[in-house]
Amino acid sequence: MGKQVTEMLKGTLEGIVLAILSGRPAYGYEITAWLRDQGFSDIAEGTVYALLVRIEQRGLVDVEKVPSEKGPPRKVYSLNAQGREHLEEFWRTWSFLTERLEQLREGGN
Amino acid sequence: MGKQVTEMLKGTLEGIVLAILSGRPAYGYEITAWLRDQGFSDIAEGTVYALLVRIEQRGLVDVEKVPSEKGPPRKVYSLNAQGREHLEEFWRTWSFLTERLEQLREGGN
DNA sequence: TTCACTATTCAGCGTTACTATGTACCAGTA
DNA sequence: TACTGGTACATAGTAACGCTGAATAGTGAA
Repeated sequence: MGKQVTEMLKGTLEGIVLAILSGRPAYGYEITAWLRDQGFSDIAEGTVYALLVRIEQRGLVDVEKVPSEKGPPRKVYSLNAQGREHLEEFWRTWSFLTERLEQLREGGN
Repeated sequence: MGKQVTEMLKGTLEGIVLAILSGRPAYGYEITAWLRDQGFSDIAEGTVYALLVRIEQRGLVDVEKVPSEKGPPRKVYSLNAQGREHLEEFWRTWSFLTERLEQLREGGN
């Protein structure tokens, strides 16, 4: 992936994952695959796992170990109340940014 | 400023500054003031100057020293051809991100 | 001469995503 | 049995970027 995307993902990827989890519980491998499907072609697995550990430590998600038919047990994450709050805060910040940038884009050309 | 914004600005702030410079040449102090006006309330001065040094070293801007009436000489930056290219690339990346997030936002609730 | 505003610079830090690698579990197959 | 490939998670080390905090320097007004 371009370096540009990499930098832009900082702070955003967390919101993306929280948004995914707000729809349904999911586990790391699944999330990674989904992101790649969506065009985040070279998202590193390690990145997602590290992020999940982070948001778990911050208490934004609940975790449940679920046995898998095809490999080691899955760690299924689901958004809890605190996570939902954090997600809303993320959307507010995101909106602020997009508004500023939209203005710039229009005015700038 | 919230930590969330701080992280989200990574990669984005550069695009913002390039977009500003695409409209008109500007110098660091001016850019910082403008950003604060636009709601990036706690943008650190050091941040903008460091960014300007970076994009100058990458050859995205041309620099001219202009004497100021009210202080030390200003370093006025203007976007060159390479910078314009980079800015377009930034908009493409930004569009990609916003599209993904817009989808998530709609589907997620 | 002191203060406030303008203007730039830099060292050190924390956070985040990437790279690279390792572990482990299971199914199919030769 | 041994090998391969897909599933699933974990982590140490690195680079990039924005922030903190402070220093430096020029100008004009109190």
